[in-house]
Amino acid sequence: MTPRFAEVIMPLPIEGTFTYSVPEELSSIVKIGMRVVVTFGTHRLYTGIIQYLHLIPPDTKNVKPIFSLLDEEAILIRPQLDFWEWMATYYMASLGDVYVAALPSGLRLENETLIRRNPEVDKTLSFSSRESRIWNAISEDRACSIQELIKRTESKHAVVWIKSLMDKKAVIVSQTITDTYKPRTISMVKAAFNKDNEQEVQTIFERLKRAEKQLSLLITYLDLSQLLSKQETKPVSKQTLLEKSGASVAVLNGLVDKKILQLYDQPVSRLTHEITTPLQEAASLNLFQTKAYQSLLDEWKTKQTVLLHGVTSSGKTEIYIHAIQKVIALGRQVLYLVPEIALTTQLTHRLARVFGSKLGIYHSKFNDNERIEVWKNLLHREGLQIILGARSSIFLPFHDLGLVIIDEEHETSYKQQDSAPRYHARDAAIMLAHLHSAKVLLGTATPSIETYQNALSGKYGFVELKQRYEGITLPRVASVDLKEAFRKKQTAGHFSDTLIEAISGALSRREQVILFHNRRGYAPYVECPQCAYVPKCKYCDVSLTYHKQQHKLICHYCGFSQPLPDRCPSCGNNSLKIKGLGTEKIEDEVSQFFPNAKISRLDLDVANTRKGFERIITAFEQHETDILIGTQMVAKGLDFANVSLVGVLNADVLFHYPDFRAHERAFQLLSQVSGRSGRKGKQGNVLIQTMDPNHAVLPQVIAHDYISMFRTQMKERYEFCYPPYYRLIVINLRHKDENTVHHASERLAKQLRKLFSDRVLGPEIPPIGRLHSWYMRTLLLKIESNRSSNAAKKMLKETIAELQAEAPFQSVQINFDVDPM
DNA sequence: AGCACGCCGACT
DNA sequence: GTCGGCGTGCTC
Ligand SMILES: [Zn+2]
Ligand SMILES: [Zn+2]
Repeated sequence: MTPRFAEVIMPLPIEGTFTYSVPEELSSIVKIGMRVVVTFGTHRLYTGIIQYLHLIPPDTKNVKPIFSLLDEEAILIRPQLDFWEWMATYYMASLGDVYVAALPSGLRLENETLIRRNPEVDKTLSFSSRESRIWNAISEDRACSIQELIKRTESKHAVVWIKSLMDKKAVIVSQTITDTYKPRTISMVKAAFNKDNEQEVQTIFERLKRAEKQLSLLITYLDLSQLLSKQETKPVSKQTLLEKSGASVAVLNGLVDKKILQLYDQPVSRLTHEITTPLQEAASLNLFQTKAYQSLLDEWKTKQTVLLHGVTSSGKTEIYIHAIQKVIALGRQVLYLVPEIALTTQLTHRLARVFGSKLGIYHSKFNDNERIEVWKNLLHREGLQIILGARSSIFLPFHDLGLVIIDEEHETSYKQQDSAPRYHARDAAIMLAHLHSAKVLLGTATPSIETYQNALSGKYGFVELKQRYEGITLPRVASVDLKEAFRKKQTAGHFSDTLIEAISGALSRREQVILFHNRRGYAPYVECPQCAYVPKCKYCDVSLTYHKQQHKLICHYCGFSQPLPDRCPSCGNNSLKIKGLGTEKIEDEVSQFFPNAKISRLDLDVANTRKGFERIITAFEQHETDILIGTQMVAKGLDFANVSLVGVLNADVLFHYPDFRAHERAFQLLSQVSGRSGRKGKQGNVLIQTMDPNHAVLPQVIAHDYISMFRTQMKERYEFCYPPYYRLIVINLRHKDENTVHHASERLAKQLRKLFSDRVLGPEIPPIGRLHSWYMRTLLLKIESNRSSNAAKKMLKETIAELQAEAPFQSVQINFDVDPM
């Protein structure tokens, strides 16, 4: 078939695709998955993606042709486009949103508008003063971008004046598309003379008689390149030549000036790891690992997805490596997903030692050129077989995925939070694996409730690895009653005397200490200092959040609110405390108590760059620092050999997150930080400070009892209608006018209740109810797990379409968070 | 998302 | 009057 029309995905948050006609000269070469340049709107050029080709004219009158093709072959392959479509539907985002999230931005060429003076301008034209200002700002001989002109004229309204100049035909406006991808090149040296012409070679040596250094450099070059021998000429880089000859750049430039040697740029890959040692065999598995690996293979015979529940330090990574080897031996590919924060050099080096150049790393913080090279390498099957990557690596062009490993599957950072599509990389990766008929391995020491339920129900296979490495015992975990310590005045700052003594003890034995301190962010809560009571929503079972402006306690799920009580409803104490507002200076306190200890801090402020993060970690690893104070970051995927004590300063913050997963997450986090304590031969200690030593999660953490946590949580999830029994969809509404968004949300809630009755919660004012002059409301929809979520999403979309058909609500912006975390 | 169009108040 | 503010609607 000769296609006449193309459905093009645009990099914009608009529903659907746009139909462009295929010009005749392109009709034989266009293919699905190619990038095209198209005009969209008045002038703008965009890079779109061809989703379909067909023959059916659209019913719009104005069909534009494809402006040009950017690719000779498709840059996206079939499974990817199917995957995009699934993601857009499931997460209720537009295909354009998925496109923007999926493709490295360097492959999405940006439009640039250029303005130049019209050389044939009518000299009799008169300009207004503002027009002249623009005219004078345009360079005489060169085209300028709009941004340049705005800067030069210091006027935000330059655009309007450019337009009036354009109307007078005084300037020419053109659109260009610029490619930002630049291959890395190295400077190479080659001969500028004909080596087979003996005469010429002779003359050169004559000429260099009085230039001793140049002659010696030339000889080094001939030596390295074997130019005059019968063997094949070897390429020589400028750097090698200068190093081997010991000559300066000036000497080389002399030869270049004399047209004896010549420099040229050679593109090189950015993907080469520094592999100094030869590849190593994978470590062999111990008895327990072997057993686990065998049952893993057994489970895969009947199940696509298998949960590997292995305690910390049980050696899950070795099992992963063995599974990877098996899959790549068949010529298939592997995606190894880790949470962003766990993508450390510790891990990449470990894998690179075994897999060498078959291993590729992919990470959203990587520079775009590197990401493009990984993309193209996979696309053109140039050798990468294993991708170790964070969330966004699910979008890479895998031709034949055989295995997807999702490490730390319970990690909430797998969920994209801030912008659409709000996908969960674990769930999306399982779907991706399904499209490739690939196996999935979910690994964790503390499975998410949803995953564990799937494993118990038989939907997933299930393998347990309970044995830690020999000589490594689980740490001794204990809680410290802060309330009592305060009463007995056995505290200093945020520290109980018990914790301070434990730290001193560890330091005196030359052992290291990790202090875990979680920040609170935007959700302050209220606590009774006497009995540690924290008010909860009676409908949703989550902690109420204190709202300063309204001086109220509000449930951020259903919107239930109550005034701040005067007395504690539990013990009658009359001074409830607002927690989580202060900026605690833990670091200062520690250095005050332990003036001789070397202390470092690891949180988002300090470790906002990968390098900063690695530096702090390495220093602690090598015992250059004694105490590491950190947020969640210290809990993730880091192994330290000499840590004997982990102190949790304020576990209560974890217990009282206004989130139905608070209990689960507290268990996971406390178990994980505990796992940092104790190494070969030494049992570690963990001290958890809390105002509420009777909190149900504490005995579970202390006894390392995942099952009991799972059971109690499942009961609560059932009772209060949460996953895994229900699926959740958050509906966010925003508008510049508070009244409008208020009425829109009330109206939407009313309409939805007709369809979903009491499964609709809200509307509610979110913790940050106003963002950059936008007012927000949220609704929460709960759908029974056994009901079709597709049908529910369709009904939801229809209801919203009806709402937005009404004039005042047209401009209300609505987005969704499916399976929120 | 960007961009044009169109309506309205506030300055020359 | 016109300048420049912003709300509204459309883009194949
Ligand atoms: Zn509630
Ligand atoms: Zn009380």
